Amino acid sequence: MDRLRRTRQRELVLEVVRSTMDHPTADWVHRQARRRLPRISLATVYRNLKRLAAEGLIREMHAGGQGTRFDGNTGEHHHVRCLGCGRVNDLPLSVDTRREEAAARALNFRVLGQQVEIQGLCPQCQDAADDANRNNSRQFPRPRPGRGQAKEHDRT
Amino acid sequence: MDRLRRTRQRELVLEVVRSTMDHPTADWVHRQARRRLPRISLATVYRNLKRLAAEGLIREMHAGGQGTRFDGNTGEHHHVRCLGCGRVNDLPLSVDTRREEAAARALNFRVLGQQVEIQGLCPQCQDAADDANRNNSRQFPRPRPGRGQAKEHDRT
DNA sequence: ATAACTGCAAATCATTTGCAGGGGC
DNA sequence: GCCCCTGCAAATGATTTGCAGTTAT
Repeated sequence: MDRLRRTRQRELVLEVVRSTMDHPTADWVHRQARRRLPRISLATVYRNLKRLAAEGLIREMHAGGQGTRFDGNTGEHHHVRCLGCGRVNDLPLSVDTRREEAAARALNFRVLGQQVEIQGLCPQCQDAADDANRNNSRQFPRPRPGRGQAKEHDRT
Repeated sequence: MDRLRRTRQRELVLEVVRSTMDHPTADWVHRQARRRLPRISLATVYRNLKRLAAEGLIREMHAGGQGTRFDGNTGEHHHVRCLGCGRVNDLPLSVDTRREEAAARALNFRVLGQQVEIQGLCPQCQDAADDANRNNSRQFPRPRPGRGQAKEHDRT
């Protein structure tokens, strides 16, 4: 692997990802980074996010929808995701997955990690869903992971 | 929601997804479907996969890489994913996530579901990784979820 | 009859890449 | 000075959509 160089943009990207408990998308990181370095390009943000993840300084997360998200917390932990707006929060508890790992070994897998995600509706999306169901008949029926998420609430 | 109509292509898509324990991508479903209905379009496959998922007849899965995958098994169960080739297998065991769900409720989330995925290397990818590390120095270092998965082994 | 559904091609959207110049070390 | 890194624009690849012609009910 090439030697990692400390550039203004790389340090900024890392700082932005680490600055929040949310799990930002590349686009969000780009918007934040721009406030301090207006000429930073989205491509650079992507390249740095990928490189930082490869170096183990941040984590890439998939699941739940269209965009990849990044996590500044590299420790073992799990997540809650809002199926309404896509927001992801940390869950500090650990899960016992010994049985899963045993099963995986039975399939001859070499176990390297795990991922636990609880899915639901955040308070704001519960309100939206309830409102919709009250007025109309069913604006927010059986929400499920995947396509068609609403725009995420703004983060500070 | 519009009334669901039984068309040749919709029934075929459902049948293909249910025909395997693997967790196929839209593209794979399309290739299989074509063997019986050569003129079926990829767009139709996508529309049907989405609709079938909305109806709860199949499940959409994200996580671990670029493509969305679909699961004909709608029961509560978890997965093992090979980080080398991207293949996903079922894990029949259940996990106790009560503490996680409690934590989510403490954040005022309305809990709707969960997802547990064990990540590792399947037997074939272990061999590939070991070979690579034996010959060269490090073809398969710190495999991690995300980008750059190898092509999946062919399925029957 | 009529609303769903289909194939096809064009359109989107997130992410990646080629290239020429710039900047860490 | 060397090579990694950057911005920009064009390229990709997965998924979606507009449209006009079917087809299920």
